[in-house]
Amino acid sequence: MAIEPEGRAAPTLRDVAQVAGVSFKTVSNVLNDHPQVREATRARVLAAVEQVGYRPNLAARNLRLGRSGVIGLAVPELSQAFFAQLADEVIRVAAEQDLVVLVEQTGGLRERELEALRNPRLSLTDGLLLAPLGLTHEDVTPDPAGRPLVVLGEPLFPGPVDHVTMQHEAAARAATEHLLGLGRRRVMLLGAHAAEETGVAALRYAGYRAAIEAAGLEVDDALVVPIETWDRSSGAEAMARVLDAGVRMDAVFAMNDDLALGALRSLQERGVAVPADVALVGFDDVADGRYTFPSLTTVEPGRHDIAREAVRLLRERIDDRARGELEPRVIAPGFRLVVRESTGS
Amino acid sequence: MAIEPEGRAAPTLRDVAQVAGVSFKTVSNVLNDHPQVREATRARVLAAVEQVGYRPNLAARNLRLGRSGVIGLAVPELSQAFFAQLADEVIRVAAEQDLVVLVEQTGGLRERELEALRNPRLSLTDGLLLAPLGLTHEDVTPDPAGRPLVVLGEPLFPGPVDHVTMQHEAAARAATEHLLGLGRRRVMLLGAHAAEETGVAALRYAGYRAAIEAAGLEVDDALVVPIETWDRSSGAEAMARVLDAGVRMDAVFAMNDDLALGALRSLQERGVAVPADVALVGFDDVADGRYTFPSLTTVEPGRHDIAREAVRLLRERIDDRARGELEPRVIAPGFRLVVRESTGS
DNA sequence: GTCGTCGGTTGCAACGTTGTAACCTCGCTC
DNA sequence: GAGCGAGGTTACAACGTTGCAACCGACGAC
Repeated sequence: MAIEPEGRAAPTLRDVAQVAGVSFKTVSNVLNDHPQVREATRARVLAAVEQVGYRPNLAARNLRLGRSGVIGLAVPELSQAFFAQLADEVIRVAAEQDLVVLVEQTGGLRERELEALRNPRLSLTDGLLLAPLGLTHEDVTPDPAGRPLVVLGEPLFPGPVDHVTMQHEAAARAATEHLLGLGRRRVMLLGAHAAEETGVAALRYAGYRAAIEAAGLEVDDALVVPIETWDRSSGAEAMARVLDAGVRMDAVFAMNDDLALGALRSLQERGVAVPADVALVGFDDVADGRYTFPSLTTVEPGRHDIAREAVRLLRERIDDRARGELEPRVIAPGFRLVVRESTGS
Repeated sequence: MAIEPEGRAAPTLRDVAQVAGVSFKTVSNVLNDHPQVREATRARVLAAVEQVGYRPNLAARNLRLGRSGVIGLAVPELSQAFFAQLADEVIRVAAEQDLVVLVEQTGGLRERELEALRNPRLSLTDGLLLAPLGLTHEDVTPDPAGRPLVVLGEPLFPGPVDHVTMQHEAAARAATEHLLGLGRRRVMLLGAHAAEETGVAALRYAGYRAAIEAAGLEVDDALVVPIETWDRSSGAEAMARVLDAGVRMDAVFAMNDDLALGALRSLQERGVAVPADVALVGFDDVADGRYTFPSLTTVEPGRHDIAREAVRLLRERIDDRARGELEPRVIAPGFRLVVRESTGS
């Protein structure tokens, strides 16, 4: 391999052309696999490319083609396992299609999410995958620059925007039914959002309620525990509070795995046996739940399909760009209940 | 705000200029805060910018300036909590400096790590942060394109490459001494790499050994457990095997938190009390260890400083680019032993 | 033998931006 | 009142690439 001499400017098509004794356009033709190139020329050019260590200048190519092969991914933060695993999948799928991913963190803050939509720093991306937490229906502002956008989450935006979401209600119902199927009757719900009507928490609550009522029971409000942020400390703290207040339950459905794992800790800390005394189910199938003791029963929300579909939709929008003929689409991949030790077995 | 009419091409400097009634260069001058612009002109131009909804074309700017404001980050995979948290920090620090991060996954595979160094898809980045697992001293191939490179990990490359690493030996020694300080005498080491002489495993082993010997004890080879991949399943499996084989110990130092958490599960599964019977220490301070029960004592390797220093060094190399005057640097931020319940609080 | 065709190659223009240097128009100085 | 300098604006070139159209030579067809 050619070792680049220090401080020398990167070689361009012209440098290659000079070495190969052809015009720089011919070099371009070779590299772009144009059909009309003689085999001998092609070989000579490729040798020259090798010799001078040429690598195409992507900035120039982007400028010319109006495309960068880069997509943006804006998530709350990678230190939340769910989003880290999602980003992992997205990057993997994108790489298969020769796309590369620029990751931005919004902290789940409305302001930063709006900024991700507008941010000129991202304008070198061909499109954006946005996983919003803070945005609401009132923020009906798709990218003003008209950049292709796919939202990972509940339908928010009108206009030419796709959404890839989860079967929140059905999955929550399945999780709750699993607990009821074990004979549990006092199923606590961890992570409700009181004021919310259309968000993720509301949908999962609806699934929970549907399961309870289908079993001929009633929702006991004492068992519906509101928690604003779905992280471990909140889960642990809420569970501890509820236990110390003497609320009785024989099962817990946590709105996500972080809440569940936090709750698990507080249960164990107080000597409550899981699953014997209290069965526990989470949501997201985060890797951490697989090697706790007991391991965590949870909902696998179709993360791989979510990533795959999201990239596919975005790519279609990018390809369609100028024409703008695609209808907005909403996709909710299938989920799977993963039964582990925290619900017996 | 201006709403972009569908399908219209993005406005350029020329469009703004036409509206403002000046030359397009004057618009450029205004946007780049050139001193010589009359206040009235500036206002007129800014109004026009607003009116047509102009946003600079970064591809063109990059081509002109030879810089993109994008840095690459290549890690094994984001689904490993340590790298997710590292990426989180890197993106945060970079954002403060108006840099944006393109994340690539190598799977820890030598081949893919080499590819990350060469990959033309990354050539629109100004530089690369690489966290290699598979590369060895034999792969002494810094970026042939001469792109600035900072390695996150043990010094590997010669030439103009910086390294940001950890105080593996000192931290491992501190962790082991902490266990010895609790009166434990049979401290198991989980995760040794037998054949290795210069890697992370070897350095941590050296720290372990130093602590043991400084306490007047001898390293018992039966307590040094080799594990190739440092993940939870391997940790759980190895711990189970050792326990079932009847090896006795009163403490475990795991080479990283994943191993520790896997081991914790196997200990609990077999009714071994932690920390009463066996005290446990990990390495990395991954978030998952904070809400297990018992919570995990671990080494916080200075992750924030690692991210900050890495970005700083890379930025310096980028700024220095053409001149190439910077000596290679190696930085190992300070660590911190975080004592939690798994070593008795 | 001339023309048309096709394979192979080339030149030109353009993508949108910024740096350099030139330009013009003042107002000031002598 | 002519010359000069500074403030403000403009023209031009260049960054490295690709699409388009033109070009050139050779070969086959009539």
